[in-house]
Amino acid sequence: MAGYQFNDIEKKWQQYWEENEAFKASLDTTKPKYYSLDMFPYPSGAGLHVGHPLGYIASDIISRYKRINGFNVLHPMGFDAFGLPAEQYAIQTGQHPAITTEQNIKRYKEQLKNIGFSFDWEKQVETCDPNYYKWTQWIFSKLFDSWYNYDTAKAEHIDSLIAVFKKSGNTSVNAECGEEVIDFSAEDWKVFDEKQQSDILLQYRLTYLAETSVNWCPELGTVLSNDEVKDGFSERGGYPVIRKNMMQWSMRITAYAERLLEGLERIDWPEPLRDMQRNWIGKSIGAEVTFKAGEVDIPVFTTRLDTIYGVTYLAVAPESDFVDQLTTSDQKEVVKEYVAVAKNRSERDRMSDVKNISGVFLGSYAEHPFTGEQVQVWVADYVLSGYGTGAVMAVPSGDQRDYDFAKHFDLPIIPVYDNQNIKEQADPRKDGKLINSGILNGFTYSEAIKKATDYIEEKNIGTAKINYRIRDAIFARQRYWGEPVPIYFDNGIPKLVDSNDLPVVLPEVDKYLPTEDGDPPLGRAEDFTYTPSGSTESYPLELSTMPGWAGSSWYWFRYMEANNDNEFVSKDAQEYWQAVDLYIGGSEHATGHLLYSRFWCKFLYDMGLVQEDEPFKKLINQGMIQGRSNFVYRINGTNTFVSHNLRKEHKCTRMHVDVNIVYNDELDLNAFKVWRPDLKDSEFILEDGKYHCGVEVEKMSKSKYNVVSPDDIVSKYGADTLRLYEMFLGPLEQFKPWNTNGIDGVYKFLRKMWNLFHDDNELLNISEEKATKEELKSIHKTIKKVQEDIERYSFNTPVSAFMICVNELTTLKCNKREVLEPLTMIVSPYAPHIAEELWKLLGHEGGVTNADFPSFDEAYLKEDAHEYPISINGKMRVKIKFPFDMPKSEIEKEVLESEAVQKWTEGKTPKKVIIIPNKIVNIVV
RNA sequence: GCCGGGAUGGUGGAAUUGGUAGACACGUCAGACUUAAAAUCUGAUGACCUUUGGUCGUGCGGGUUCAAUUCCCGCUCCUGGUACCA
Repeated sequence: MAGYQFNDIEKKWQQYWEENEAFKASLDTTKPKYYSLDMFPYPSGAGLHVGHPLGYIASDIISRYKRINGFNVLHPMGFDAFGLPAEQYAIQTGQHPAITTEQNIKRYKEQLKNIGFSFDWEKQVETCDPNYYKWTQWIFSKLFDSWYNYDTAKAEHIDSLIAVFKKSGNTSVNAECGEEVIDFSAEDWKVFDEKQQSDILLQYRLTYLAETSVNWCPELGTVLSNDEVKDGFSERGGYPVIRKNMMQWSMRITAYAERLLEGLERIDWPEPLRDMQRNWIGKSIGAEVTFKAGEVDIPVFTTRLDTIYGVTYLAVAPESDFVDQLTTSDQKEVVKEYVAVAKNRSERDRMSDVKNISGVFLGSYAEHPFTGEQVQVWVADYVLSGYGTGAVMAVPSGDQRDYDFAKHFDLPIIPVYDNQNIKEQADPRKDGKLINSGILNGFTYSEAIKKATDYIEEKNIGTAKINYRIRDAIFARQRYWGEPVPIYFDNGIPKLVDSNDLPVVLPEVDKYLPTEDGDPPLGRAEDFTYTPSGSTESYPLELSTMPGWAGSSWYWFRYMEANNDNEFVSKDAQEYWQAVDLYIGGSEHATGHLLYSRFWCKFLYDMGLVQEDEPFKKLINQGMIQGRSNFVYRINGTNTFVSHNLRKEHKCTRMHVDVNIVYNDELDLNAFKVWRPDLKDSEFILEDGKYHCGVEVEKMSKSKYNVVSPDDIVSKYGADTLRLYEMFLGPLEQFKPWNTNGIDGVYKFLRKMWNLFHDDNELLNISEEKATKEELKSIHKTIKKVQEDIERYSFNTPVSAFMICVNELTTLKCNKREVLEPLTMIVSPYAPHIAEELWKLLGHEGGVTNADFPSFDEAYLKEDAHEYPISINGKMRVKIKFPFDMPKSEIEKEVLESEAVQKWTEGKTPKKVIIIPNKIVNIVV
């Protein structure tokens, strides 16, 4: 018996690593640091599937590679443990989500350890641990205590703002703030009572409480942030979402819009991902200009001030205050009706009904600020209340929506460019000269923009302005399983829990549902109050909890020192580890986690708490591993299932079937009958004696029965095979369906490599002889290739290089230490267990982890001769060998004189001969 | 609609700076070993043809170049994001 016994080997080395703390990252300043991070998983009840480890394997390869290249590597893992599934499960079963979560974490950890990752488990974090969320609450407090000063372009402590208010009121303050701020003087400030002062400050704080229009999900009983809503449905669970006005905690991420945009230029992230963030932030450069409608000022935002003379009407959003202010009495009824209908439509309806043009004339007119003409003011639901000013100037000649609206309601359309073609549709071109445009006539686009902007600023009716699409992030959920917000209420005034009293621990409740009064579940807790030190009175605490992204917005700092009780991270640790060097994870977090993390990091940077304002220097998106679902076809109303190709002969319904009882798309009939009790008496209509299943590639999920667990692969082939195979599957970034078609090839490679170290009798058989030139060439070629590929984050191509090398060495029957040692080392990041075993067989103590990546010698790669492909008129014809580094002139001479070339050129003198040394010779006849 | 990404044999994929397209692996076929099977090993394997040779071939149509999977222009299809964002 024996051969490659992966089971014994893997267990043995996993234990060895653990006992020797092989991957402990200490603060060793004598070595350069490398921080490689994975997006930590949410520990779901289904356990890991084969898609999870994909990114982890890649980052593990980099981590192990960096270690044997002399780096001190921080490679941690933890759990994003607050979340809805555990809470939904708690609601159904009454089991405390902490228990469920703990069980799931235990299982995840076991599975991860089986794959042999080089995580430093001592630094594990769990976001639901009070020792962790104490610091999440602490950062919340810091945000609450801060405002954003545009003059200094950074966040500052709220005290500096209060000092300004005391001295000179708020008129000179250039800050990001809410919309309801009114101007006040220093004297006003002094006479405001505590509540009034608090309300004003809330308009400036970076976390604030305000009445906002939120995404409310009735099924989940909570609000959701924009990135948690997809197409009008909740991302988790897929329940409908409606708009609703509510008093809510929010984060003033809009203050950082410009810096979040600017920072994207400085980080090495995939371009598509940066584009997504740019779109999400949605910067528009334009101008705000005011139209006067009697007493009412209507400011509008536009990116096309050049087309101002093309304005033929104004449109306002149904929700905006302008509707009430500008509706004349004779239009009152129709407007009221229209607004009621528009407001009652759900987001979903409004989205799906884009083509229907609707609107009502308010009865009022506004004065055009350039021409003085009167233009009609309409209410229309294509105007959004949440963007810009809730009112737009309509230029039907240049904007398709305005054009459609004008056509529909027979409003005038005025072209403003000499080359505009507006017969069929709006023409947004801006490369002509302006016409019909008063003072702008004859100008080009950019000249007109400048001229018009100068004009409105001079006349004091508007100003150049930049608008952002990004909204402040709602920072509260009416749920139980999240971080409590460290705020208490003193007579309705929100105040911070003293930092010495953190954490505010999540209280016990009898049920995980809202109270009868509609308060969040924390309202069920007994005595959920706070008594400030020195006070005898206790105050009610905030009942909302933080959203899922709170804990993940700073966790990479905590890994540096997961057990620090005094600080969120110490200065020393933070200054050494700095930013994450490599971050691997899915692109689904583009506009959520990855944006919020950058926001928090920049804030912590402003506070002087961290050194780097961008958290993740290099980021790679791993592609999803999709599931390959199998289907059976049940004839309606029967217990009979028909094979895939015969299904059209019957009326049948498609049903997902567990992929684990299907082999090569052929159903295991007996396994099927015992799969579920109701299938016990199933009958089958077969083709060729077999039941063929239908196939489709979909996202891996429990409900589709297409989940493949890495455990099965590990027990059948071993962890090293799984690791190699997941990399061999294709480029890391690519989406690909899971299949095990090629796994044998990878497994075979490992056995072949094992056999290089063993003769027929399974004995260690290492030769101390000097290696031949051929053998050295093979190994050095491989070292070079693997090194170059890993350095450019290509994880799949080195596997092929390994296979070629082992094949060559097997053919050469090479068993020499001089060759096997470097081979073992370079394979170790990919297949660490077998590498450790072989390393030991080679007589080394201490593990391959402590070895040095072998250097390659260019000399072995030099060829004695290069075989030049000779092309004649662009076609490859013959190959001729010439010595390495032979001068061009000699090559040319010999090539032209050669018989083979003579045959093709038919003796003619070539027009041109192009020679690329050591590559190719091209002859043009 | 707008902004991205992609398309290469029967299959997954390789080709890093424009330089021998199809590496490596799977699958298939043939052979060796075996009583047999498994395992292992060897060879063949893009298509086509008049087969010691030749033609075509990287989604489609053009272009640049001695030379294009690679660069440029115009399409088709798949896919991700986003959407009355003024």
